[in-house]
Amino acid sequence: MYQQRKKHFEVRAKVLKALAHPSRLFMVEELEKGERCVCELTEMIGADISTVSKHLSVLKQAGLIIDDKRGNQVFYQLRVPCILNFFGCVESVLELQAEDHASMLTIAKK
Amino acid sequence: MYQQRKKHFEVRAKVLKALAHPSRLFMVEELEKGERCVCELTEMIGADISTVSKHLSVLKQAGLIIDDKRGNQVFYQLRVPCILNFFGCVESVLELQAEDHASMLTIAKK
DNA sequence: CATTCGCTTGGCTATATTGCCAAATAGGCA
DNA sequence: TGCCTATTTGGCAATATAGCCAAGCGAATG
Repeated sequence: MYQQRKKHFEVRAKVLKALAHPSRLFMVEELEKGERCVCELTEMIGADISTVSKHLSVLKQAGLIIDDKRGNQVFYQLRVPCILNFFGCVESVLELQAEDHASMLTIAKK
Repeated sequence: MYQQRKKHFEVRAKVLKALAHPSRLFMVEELEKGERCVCELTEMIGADISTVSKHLSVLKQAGLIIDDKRGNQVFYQLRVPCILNFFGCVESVLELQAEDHASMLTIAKK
């Protein structure tokens, strides 16, 4: 049942995994606004440039962004605009979590 | 720029991380059809029941599913129907990847 | 052609994740 | 009560991920 479609889920999980990191989520959101060079993202994130470069490489491997070398700079841009939709859903998960937390507190008070 | 909103991205990354595993993706897809008990999912996945239970716990922690204990069985159900939308986007990423791969082969042939 | 700049890659350590087995827990039933 | 069933939890080893530093590399510039 699952084993036959294992590969199917593995490839999909890889894409989600690439998104499942705070710095990478930030990059994706930033790239929605337009292309950015590695140095700009590094500046914004405040980590070592090698760290940022590796995160970008993860997103690229996953097919989420593409790079464009111009001069001695590399510009990355988002490849899949629908990623924005993800966030709407993630938000609703977080809202439910918040409600839970609130009701937990209410119960605790009783 | 990023540091101030770091927490914001961390909580969102956690939700995505919970989804970023083949077995857990399968479970979510299966739970879209309706509630399932641990034993059913275990049967379908073909892993140790303790492994399945831990995966379910990850999804639960992330606020994606809820459990309902009835008798000596535990039934899980999806909490956030919009998760389906995720997959549509993931599919388009995979389609682009496939196109890339195809064009790589074409270039290689030349 | 030497140097600098922007970026990537290798290497390393610290930490997190995965999945199994074994043990613990909880409900149902004889 | 004692046993069986369904599930969770603890513990462990294997593997993967993250982030830093250092080294490598191509493009631009003097």
